[in-house]
Amino acid sequence: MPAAQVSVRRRARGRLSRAGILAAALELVDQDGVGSLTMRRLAGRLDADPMSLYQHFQSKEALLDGLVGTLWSEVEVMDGDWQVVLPSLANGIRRLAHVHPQAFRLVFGRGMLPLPALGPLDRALTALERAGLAREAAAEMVRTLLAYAGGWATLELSCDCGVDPGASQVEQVVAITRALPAETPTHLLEVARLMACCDMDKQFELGLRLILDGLAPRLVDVRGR
Amino acid sequence: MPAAQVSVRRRARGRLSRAGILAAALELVDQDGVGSLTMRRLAGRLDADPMSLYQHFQSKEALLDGLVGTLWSEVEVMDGDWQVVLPSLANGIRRLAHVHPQAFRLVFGRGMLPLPALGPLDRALTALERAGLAREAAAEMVRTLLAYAGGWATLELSCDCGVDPGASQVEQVVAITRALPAETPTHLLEVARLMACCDMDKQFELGLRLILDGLAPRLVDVRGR
DNA sequence: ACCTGAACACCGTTCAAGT
DNA sequence: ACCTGAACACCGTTCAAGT
Repeated sequence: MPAAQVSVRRRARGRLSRAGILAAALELVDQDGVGSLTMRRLAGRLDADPMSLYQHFQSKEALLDGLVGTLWSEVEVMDGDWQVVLPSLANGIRRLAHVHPQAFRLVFGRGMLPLPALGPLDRALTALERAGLAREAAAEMVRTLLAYAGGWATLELSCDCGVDPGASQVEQVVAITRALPAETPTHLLEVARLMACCDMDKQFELGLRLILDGLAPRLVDVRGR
Repeated sequence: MPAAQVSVRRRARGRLSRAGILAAALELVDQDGVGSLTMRRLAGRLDADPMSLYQHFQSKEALLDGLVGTLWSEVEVMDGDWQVVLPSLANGIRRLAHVHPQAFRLVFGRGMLPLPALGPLDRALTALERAGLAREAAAEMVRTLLAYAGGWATLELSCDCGVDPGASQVEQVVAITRALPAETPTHLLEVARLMACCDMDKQFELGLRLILDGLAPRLVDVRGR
C-alpha cells in the first residue's frame, strides 16, 4: 500500500484515542458546562462519527468516569511528612475546583472514592502511618480532611455568583440581590452576602488549620510513648 | 354550572399544584434517581399533560430549584444556644442525605447557598451573635461547619457501595473488590476498604467535635472580656 | 474484522390550534 | 383566557448494512 495514499486519504483508524477523547471532553465541559457534553457534540469536535466514541468507552457514563480520572490525575500530592502531604492534598482538591469550576462537580458528584482517587489518598495514609499512626486512625484523619476539602471547594464555587473578591459592600449587595429571587426578604439577602463574601483563601486555611491542629495531638501521643 | 357535573367530569383546572408536583418529583427521584426525573415521566405519574407542568415551573431547571427548596425545608434547626443550634444544623444536613440519598446531590450540586438554605443558616448565625460573636466571625464558623457537613454527607453516600455497616472484614473486601474495576491493584483495594468502611456516626461526630471545639475558644474570649 | 450511518425510543420546549 | 397536543430539534444507543 503506497505511503502517499495513506497520508492523503488515510483511514479514520487510530485517529481517536481514549486520552484524546477525554481531553476534548474536558475542554467542552470547561467551556460550556457539564450539560453541554454530548456524545454527538463531542464527536463533532473530533470530526468523527458519534458511534466511533463507543469503541473507546462503553457508554457516556463510562466516559464521565474517565473524566473523573483525568481530573484526579491533576491533583498533585507532594512528598514529605504528614504536615506537608495532608495540606497539599487539600490544596490540590481546591485547586482542581479553581482550574475546572464546571467539571469539578463531576469529581464528587459521582462518588468520592473512585479508583483514580485512591492514589492520592494512599499517599496521605502512608505519610500518617510513617509518623506512627495506626491505619484506622490515619483513615479517620484522611476522611475528615477529604470531607472538608471537598465540601469547601463545592461551597466556594457556589459563592462565586459574580461577586468580585475586592468588590465594595455596595457592589456585593447588588450582585447578591440580582442572584436571588426578587421576593427574597432583605435580612436574608444580608445573610447571603455575609455567607458568600469573604477572603476565600483565609477561610479555607482556617478550617484546614482547625482540622490539622485538632488531629496533631493524637500523633504526638503516639510518638511520645 | 351543576355541582354533579363538576365532580364527575371536572376539568383539569387546579388539579396540579406546585407542592403536589414537587412531592411527586421527589418521590420519583428517591425511587429511581435524578436521571429518571423527566418532565414527561413526571406528568405521566400525575396523569397530566407534560406541558401542564410549565404552568407552575418555567422550566425543568426551575423545577429542580424547587426540589432543592423542598429538601432544605426538611432540615430542622433546633432552638437554643450555639452548642445546640450548630450540631443540629450539621446533623440535619446529614440526615437529609440519609432520607434522600438519591436527591441529596441536588442540594449541593447546584450551589450551596440558594434561598431555601438561608433560613437555617440565619438561625446558626443568630445563635452565634447572641453568644457575643461578631457577624464576620460567626459567618466563618458557619461556613466551616457547612463545608464539613455537606462534604461529609457526600463522602458518606459515596462510601455506601453495598457494604453493610456490620459486615466482616472479608465481606468488606468482597464488596469493595466488586465495586472497583478488575484491574485495580490489591493495595489500592485495601486503601478503598480502609477509607470506606468505618462507623459513620462516630466519624461524623469526630470531625464535628474537632470543628466546634476548635472554634469554641474564640467565643470564650469574646465573653470573657 | 472493523467501522458507521440510518433508525429507535426517548428528551425539553415552542407554538398554533383548540376549548 | 386558559389549556394542550402536535411538532421541532435534540439526545444516547442499537443494529444491520457496509467496507
